[in-house]
Amino acid sequence: MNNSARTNWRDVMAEVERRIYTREWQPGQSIPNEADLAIELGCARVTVNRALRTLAEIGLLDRRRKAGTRVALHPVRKATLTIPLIRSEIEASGKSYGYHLLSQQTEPAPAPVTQKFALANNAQLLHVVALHEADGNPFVIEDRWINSSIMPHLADVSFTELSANEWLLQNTPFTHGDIDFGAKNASQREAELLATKPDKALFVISRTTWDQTTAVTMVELVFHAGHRKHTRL
Amino acid sequence: MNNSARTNWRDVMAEVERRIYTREWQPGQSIPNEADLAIELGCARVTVNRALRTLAEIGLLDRRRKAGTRVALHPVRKATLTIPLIRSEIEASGKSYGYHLLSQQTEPAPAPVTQKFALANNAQLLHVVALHEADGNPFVIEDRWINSSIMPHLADVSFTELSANEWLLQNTPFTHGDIDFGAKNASQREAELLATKPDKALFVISRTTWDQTTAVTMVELVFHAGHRKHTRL
DNA sequence: TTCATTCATATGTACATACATAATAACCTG
DNA sequence: CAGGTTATTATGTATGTACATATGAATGAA
Repeated sequence: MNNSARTNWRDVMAEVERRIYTREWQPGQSIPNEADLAIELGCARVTVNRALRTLAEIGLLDRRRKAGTRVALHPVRKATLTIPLIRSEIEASGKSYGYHLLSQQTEPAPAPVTQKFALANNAQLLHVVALHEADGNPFVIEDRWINSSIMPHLADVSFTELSANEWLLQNTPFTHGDIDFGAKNASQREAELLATKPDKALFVISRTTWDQTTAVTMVELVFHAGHRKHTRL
Repeated sequence: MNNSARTNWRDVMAEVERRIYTREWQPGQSIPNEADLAIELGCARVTVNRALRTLAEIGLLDRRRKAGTRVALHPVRKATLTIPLIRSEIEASGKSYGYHLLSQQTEPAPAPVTQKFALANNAQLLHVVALHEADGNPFVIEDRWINSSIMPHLADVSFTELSANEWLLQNTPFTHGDIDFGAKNASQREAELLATKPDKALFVISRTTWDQTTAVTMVELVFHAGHRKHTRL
């Protein structure tokens, strides 16, 4: 059993992190090239490459061909937010999940929506509003517009049991998405639904999902008062 | 010139994405193993490995040894937020950067702060409050507590010209951090500083930075009304 | 049947090698 | 000396091979 006697890429990564961390290699300073590091640390260049590449992805190193590798001047660390299903998010926290459809109808969409969908100003779109609950308490309002024109069998679907959140994930492919994080004052209706007072500051996530160049769906998630999205970096 | 005639790992990644996207491979379904895919796509297994590993990192695939690779049931896509210097963020948007120190003093920290720092309840900590401006308009309030006990030469530093945001980045190594995104109603003072009305919903980022097991600094960034943090996925 | 052990297998990683690519540095040429 | 060309160099990636490791499946013992 070769109990990781060899220096693997994680060892290399840890060693480089240590040198940055102890200021042996200072911000902005360029570090030895892969070949030299490989010799010093006793491993193949590819192994060093894997380690340095990973550190560059994290944002701790800047790398450029020919110019070499240097410690990032401004360690623009990257926070990775996972955007799970709302149900998964609630269940992962050990709470029971509840779902209530508030409305589902095809109606003329407001200008900001039709604009993103690149449709005529008076276009009719499917509008679904629902409330997700955690342990019986309001968790988030899902206010969604769906580009029904590109989804033929959508009219038949009822979101009374299954949330649009899940149905879309299962049934519509998407290539990429935009996400915005922000804040808004609770409207009268939002305050009622989320059991708080009007004007209360609420955390909001807005997401638009694209299939190539056409927008598939836009959703605004308005979370209950005090909700925070947490991550590490 | 070998104009990428060979199938490289990005090609493989694109092809796999396409198959998932066209539902040729459906969510939950397991896909061919690396060796078979390599033969089919005409490249080495390691190349397929690189592609599938990357897709798994993104969250599009689930991989387990022996069990094989399958399309993620709930494509928990990961949004990567970059957390740059405030100055960089403003300058990147083409606006001029302005900075005003509002206060800098050592004072007893409130309980939530001393708790995170694992210090006595009446501990004296350095408290820095500053306003960052974009094109002369208030952009964000930086309200920061610094664990002066682990930073000896800190007392000499004045943050009138250089923000604590930048000084710390340049001078204190850190191993990891916690980030929270949330919302709060503007206090009287925050409203004045950010040129808005009290109770206005503001987007807030709270960050705690750690050096191994000791907290180095805690900062609350309260952004101007309407500010949103954007990313793609 | 139930639990532990062994076996088989797909992914994970290390390495030597070769070539690709980007970008700087050195060198021309007018 | 300006402007363009070539050489050099560090990173980026593809490949064949070898072995490590996790784990589901098969097997055997209690």
